[in-house]
Amino acid sequence: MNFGYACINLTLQQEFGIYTNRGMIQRTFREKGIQYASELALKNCRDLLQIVRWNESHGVGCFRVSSDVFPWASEYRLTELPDFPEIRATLEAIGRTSVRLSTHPGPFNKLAGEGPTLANTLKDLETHSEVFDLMGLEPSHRNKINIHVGGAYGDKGETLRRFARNYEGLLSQHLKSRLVVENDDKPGLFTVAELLPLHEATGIPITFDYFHHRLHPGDWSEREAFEAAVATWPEGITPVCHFSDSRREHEDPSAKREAHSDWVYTPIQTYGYDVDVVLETKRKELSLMKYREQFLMPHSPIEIG
DNA sequence: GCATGTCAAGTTGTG
DNA sequence: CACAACTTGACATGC
Repeated sequence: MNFGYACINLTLQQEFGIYTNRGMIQRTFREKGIQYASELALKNCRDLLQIVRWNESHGVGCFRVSSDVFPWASEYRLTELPDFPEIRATLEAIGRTSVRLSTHPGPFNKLAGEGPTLANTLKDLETHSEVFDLMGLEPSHRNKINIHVGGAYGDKGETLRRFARNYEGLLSQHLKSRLVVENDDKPGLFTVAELLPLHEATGIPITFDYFHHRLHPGDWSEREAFEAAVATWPEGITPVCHFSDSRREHEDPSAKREAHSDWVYTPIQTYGYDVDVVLETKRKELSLMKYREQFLMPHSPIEIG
């Protein structure tokens, strides 16, 4: 079982200014164009390599790559960037590390959407997949591109059928091989149980998100939902789960119910299965290290299976 | 340097 | 009914 965290390494960011989401507002992009986007992207990629190497040397087996490495990527092709040769070399070096990389494209991605929303989604998802291609990663669910269905459009069944149709008809083979879906945290959206028909129709694996399940369990226990999601992953690929505790419950009673906590407060139950767990806690790698010390490292006499 | 107003995209439901 | 929350606050400006 590997642990990971998302996008930012607070230690490297604070001590060395190493981070991967340099960007710009639209006006600046209009003024400075692709040249400046390329500069920022190269810096982001070089810093991503440093973060991934830090993970490797600290026993962190997986990591979520930010979706902001390439600013305004919807407006150009990666190969058009003036610094593309250096960028590609850096991405290749990242891909040669042992860290299991994944991404979580933003909530604007609506594969069951229509018109420009769907077009934007296709471009964004394909770009994520292309970055993994450039890293030299084999197209598989080992390196997942994880999204939500993210909208019910008043009819969950019809929405899933549209999602499946778009998945089958509009995505590249590499993207299809990487795409996974995650259970939602809102009653109007999709539980693990409600995503199963999509899996059955398409083979898309389901990422189990513990926190979302607690917010919107449907009528399934955590164990039922966890085991059902884990069973959707293909042979030979360790399933991935997402974990956070509740900010409202543990840190700030006035926080919104779906806000993530800074730290991990409760042990992560994996029911005896081998899964990788990506922490979505706000204190990033610090919360991972603390969790290890508190719950895993020195004195855990009982292995709960 | 630091404070502050502003910043692409979609959808939902809380406060 | 605005706006926060989702995946990660950070950019741009002016003092």
